[in-house]
Amino acid sequence: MDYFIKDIVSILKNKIDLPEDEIKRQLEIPPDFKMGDYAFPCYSLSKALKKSPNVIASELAKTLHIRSPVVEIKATGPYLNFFLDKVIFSESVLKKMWDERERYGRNNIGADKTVVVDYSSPNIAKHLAVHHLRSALIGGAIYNIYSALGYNCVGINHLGDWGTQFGQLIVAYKKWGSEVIGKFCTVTDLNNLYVKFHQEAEKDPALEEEAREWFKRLETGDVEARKLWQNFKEASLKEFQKIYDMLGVHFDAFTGESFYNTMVEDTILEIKQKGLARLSEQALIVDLEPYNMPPCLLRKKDETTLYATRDIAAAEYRSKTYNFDKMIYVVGSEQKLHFKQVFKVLELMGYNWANYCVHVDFGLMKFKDGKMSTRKGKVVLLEDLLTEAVERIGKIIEEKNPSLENKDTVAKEVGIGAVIFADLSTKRNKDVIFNWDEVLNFEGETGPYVQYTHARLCSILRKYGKPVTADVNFKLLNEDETVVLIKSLWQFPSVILRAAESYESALICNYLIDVCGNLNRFYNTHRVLSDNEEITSARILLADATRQVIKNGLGLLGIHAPEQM
RNA sequence: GCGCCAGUAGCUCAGUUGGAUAGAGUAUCGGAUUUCUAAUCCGGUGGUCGAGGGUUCAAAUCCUUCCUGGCGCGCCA
Repeated sequence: MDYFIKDIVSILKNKIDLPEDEIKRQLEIPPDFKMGDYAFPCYSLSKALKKSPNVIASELAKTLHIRSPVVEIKATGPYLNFFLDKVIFSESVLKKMWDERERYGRNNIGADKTVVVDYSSPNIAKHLAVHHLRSALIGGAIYNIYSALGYNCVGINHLGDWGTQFGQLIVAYKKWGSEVIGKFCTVTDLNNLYVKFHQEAEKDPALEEEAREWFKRLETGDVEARKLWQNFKEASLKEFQKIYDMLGVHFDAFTGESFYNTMVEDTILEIKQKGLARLSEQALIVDLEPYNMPPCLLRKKDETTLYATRDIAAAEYRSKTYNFDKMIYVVGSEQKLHFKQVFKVLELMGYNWANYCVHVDFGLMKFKDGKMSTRKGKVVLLEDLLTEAVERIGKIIEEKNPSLENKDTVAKEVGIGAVIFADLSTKRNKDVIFNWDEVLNFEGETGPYVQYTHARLCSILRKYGKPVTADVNFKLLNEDETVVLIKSLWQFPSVILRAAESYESALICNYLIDVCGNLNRFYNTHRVLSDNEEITSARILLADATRQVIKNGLGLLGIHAPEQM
């Protein structure tokens, strides 16, 4: 908890007619640090006291008792501005950071609580493309953020490994896959077969019927169908894992839709027993008319189940298995209605945990001239994007720091970091138009900028060469640029909390940009290393604290923080 | 047609949940390094916050109508 806020509240609490919580809620941070450290707006007192807020503020400024760490209370218009003792402030902030180090920003509010996070969840037998980035990265960041708050997280990749398209793939494989059979089967092979199937099916509609039959065989456990499907899945997972490793995205389980196949019948039975299901146009549905929603389809007229059915079964399974306190689905906003329906059905089934399910939606990624589509081959493959980013960074390193060791590793960390940062820095709910130049821009508000700032700090610490100590003269950390920087470092824990509450990893990105801006301004106006040992050791402590915040922040986003670049 | 989301500088986006003078980056123009990595920093140019109406001490933020774009609306996922 922010103990400076507590100090301000305790000065105000018996002097104005508002409950403590309300005072705390109204306290703000002034737009300019020169105005003060905290501000209390006097508008809300205006009505009761029948005075203008300006008058109230200036009266309060005279009557309130100053008490450490507050050193000044000043009225500026309708605001009552509080100034903290700079020395006490920097000392307590930097000492806390020095004590906590890599734990700074962490919290234990989630101790003994479990959060299930469902993210990435691509369809197998297709390549991962740029539009798959958002779910994986946002989900991965949410996983890291909640872990940092002490939650026990379970990351699930709900693979799209079930459905009629696998019937299609089996048909295509059997008919045209001879050049592939017996050899190493890749996602590219599968993708070609998939395209081929759709081309042929236009000429010969009977193929669709054949595919439906094969999918039914798959659902009923036919050995041949099962074996082919298993091959498709293994080939896909192998390629996916390569990309996940590059992106630093981790999963605890790869339980895809097929995993719940055996549970689906029980789920349907249960929904029926609870009197929620009925037949409509030969399909089994849950009527959601009373909730102003279209019905939720459980079973098609050909008896096969649907996505929603499997999602309901999966939710039940996860509840039983993990007994979660929260379940987060990181899935595109085009599925908003789907999740509203699924959550409603779970609620109607009497599960109170349905209220702890959240759909964390995000906007689509598109090209300037329209949607991305695997079928039309209109995609940018993730692997190509990452390779390109790494190559371009490699060239920049060659040009700016040719003597750097581990060039390849650093190029990977920076190139991939740039892609991750670019994707995460836009707030979730905006649609994103994919643009090579934007993702591969390395100047300004970008990942490399943050990493570069970190590397410079590491460089200073390396040159310093001595152990860092928190036993410094804090009075020397009093310049404007220094104070602004320390204040921004102080915000880190609350930023993580806000990011968790709103499921917005972009807040971490924005915050890091802010910290780096403050650091670079500090860096350009003040020298850290000098003959003055007293000043040097104080600034070294600050440099080290900043380095630590950047590293911790990047870690939450899944981005490496190289020490040189 | 109905529902959800978005609209802020030429472009990409912030805006602390209704508060102080709407901010960054990019682009463009100009400037900063004998000293810690110039992937940096400083300054100039750039705004009817999509439009109208309403709510109040105060609206980019809330309510309403409209415009534009995106997505969704029963046998795909």
